[in-house]
Amino acid sequence: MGRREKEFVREITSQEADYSQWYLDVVLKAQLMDYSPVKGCMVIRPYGFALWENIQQGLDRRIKDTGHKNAYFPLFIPESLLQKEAEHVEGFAPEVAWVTHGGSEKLAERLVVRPTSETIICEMYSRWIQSWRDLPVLINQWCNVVRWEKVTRPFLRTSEFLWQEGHTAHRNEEEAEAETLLMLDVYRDFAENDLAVPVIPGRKTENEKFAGALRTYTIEALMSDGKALQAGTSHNLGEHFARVFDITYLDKDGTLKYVWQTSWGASTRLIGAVIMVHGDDRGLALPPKIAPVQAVLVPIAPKQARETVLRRAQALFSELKEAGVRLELDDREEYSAGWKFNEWEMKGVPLRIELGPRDLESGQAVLVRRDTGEKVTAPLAGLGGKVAALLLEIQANMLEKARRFREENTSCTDDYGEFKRIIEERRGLIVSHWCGDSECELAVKEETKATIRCLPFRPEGPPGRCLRCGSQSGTVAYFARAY
RNA sequence: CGGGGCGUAGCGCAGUUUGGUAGCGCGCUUGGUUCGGGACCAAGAGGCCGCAGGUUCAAAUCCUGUCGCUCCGACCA
Repeated sequence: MGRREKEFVREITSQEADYSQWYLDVVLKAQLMDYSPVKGCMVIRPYGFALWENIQQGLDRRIKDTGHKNAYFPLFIPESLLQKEAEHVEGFAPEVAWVTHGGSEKLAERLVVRPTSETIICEMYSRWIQSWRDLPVLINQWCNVVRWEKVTRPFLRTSEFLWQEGHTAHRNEEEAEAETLLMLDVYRDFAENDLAVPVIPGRKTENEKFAGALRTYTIEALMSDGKALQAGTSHNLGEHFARVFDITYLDKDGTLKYVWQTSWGASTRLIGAVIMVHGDDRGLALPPKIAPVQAVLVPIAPKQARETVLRRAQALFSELKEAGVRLELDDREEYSAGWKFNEWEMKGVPLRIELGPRDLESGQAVLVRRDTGEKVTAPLAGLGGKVAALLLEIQANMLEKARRFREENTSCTDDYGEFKRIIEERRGLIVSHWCGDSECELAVKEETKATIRCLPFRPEGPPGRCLRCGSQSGTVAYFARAY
């Protein structure tokens, strides 16, 4: 980037200089969030929340299309409920917030502020489920959860965050497993098609799985600094919770059986993924499908032509709005055109439409893409179609670009020395053979800070030797340093 | 939870070493000129120097404590 270009983005630290600071500059200056008086908690500002609402819409539609219904369960969970599943408590106890008083009265039983809702939902399912005819139960809820984190980062890890959590109950393992994988694929589809974030679906190791789950599946994304981010998880809970919460049903054959359950969730962390996959030194870059503002119309209005240009801009604005584009008209007089260009780029708006006196003379508008910086002119007649087409192209290009980046930053090796070198110098994802032993996994983590992000469903290539211990292995794992 | 860095105007910082009337740039307000990649002139407003104690005639400055943000490690969506 030349010096001239740097001047435009003087408000944002460059990724190269300090990636973490870049991220913080972007979330603050694009006004996605602000810090709050409560440690670890953030305020999601209107622009950030609009982004979240678009994410919600895309996910909610898919969740409903796969037969689930939304419901709402309480924020507070009695301590005794949380205690029931041993692994689950152990996993979450260190980071729960407790309610000990109601007004000035001490509570007979402490309440936890939900860190996740398995327990309270199981409590209800045990009442609701009696017969095989009651199954499957397919419920989702959108809510906030609280996990008392020691180290927080906006969107990536906050003490309170927003998410959806699906909780289902099924007759048997087969159905539960199918549901678990179906929802993982819903997340994959959403991440790729709406967020333009390519992901690697796979299974978590025993060490990395959800507290209380039988199996955990994940979609993993690669950020532009070479670190991986878990972008959504889907758990097959087996009969673990059913046994302790006594969720049983009378099956067709007349015997009483435990249900098989699943749970799956995706959170405001997805916003962090979008920022770190697509953002650059100019700031945010949002894929059109979730961008709160898909295109901004900037009139260039010198004094002599102001009236004419503004009138025409207004008309174009209404026309494009009607065509279904999420559009903003920036006719603020106190800012110069150039200032606006930079601000909207920082906010990640996918497309800018410039309309000035010269354009009016030639009956066209100037369109500038956020993803490539490419500038094209298009006739005013039928501009709606052109804009819609460009937005689709931008969406596709952003996914393609992210995919290319991920491919260029995925290495394959079974050589531990090389593995260490890659992790230190280049980072990214590393596909290596793994013997399946937890000891090797933990040793690699200890020695390189890289963890197994997931075990892919379709391991490619021939068998090899475990990265760490060298024993024969047909299993490959994706390793990376992670957020 | 351990180690480092930072808290002074909305934002970015100087001032702290050596205690003595709180400063700069950007932004903000008003008026005017401007508008095709962060325009310009003029006049203004804005501070319990993170918070609480202490030392002192006097504290942004020295001491103690505390809170917050941040980076690096151990735990997590």
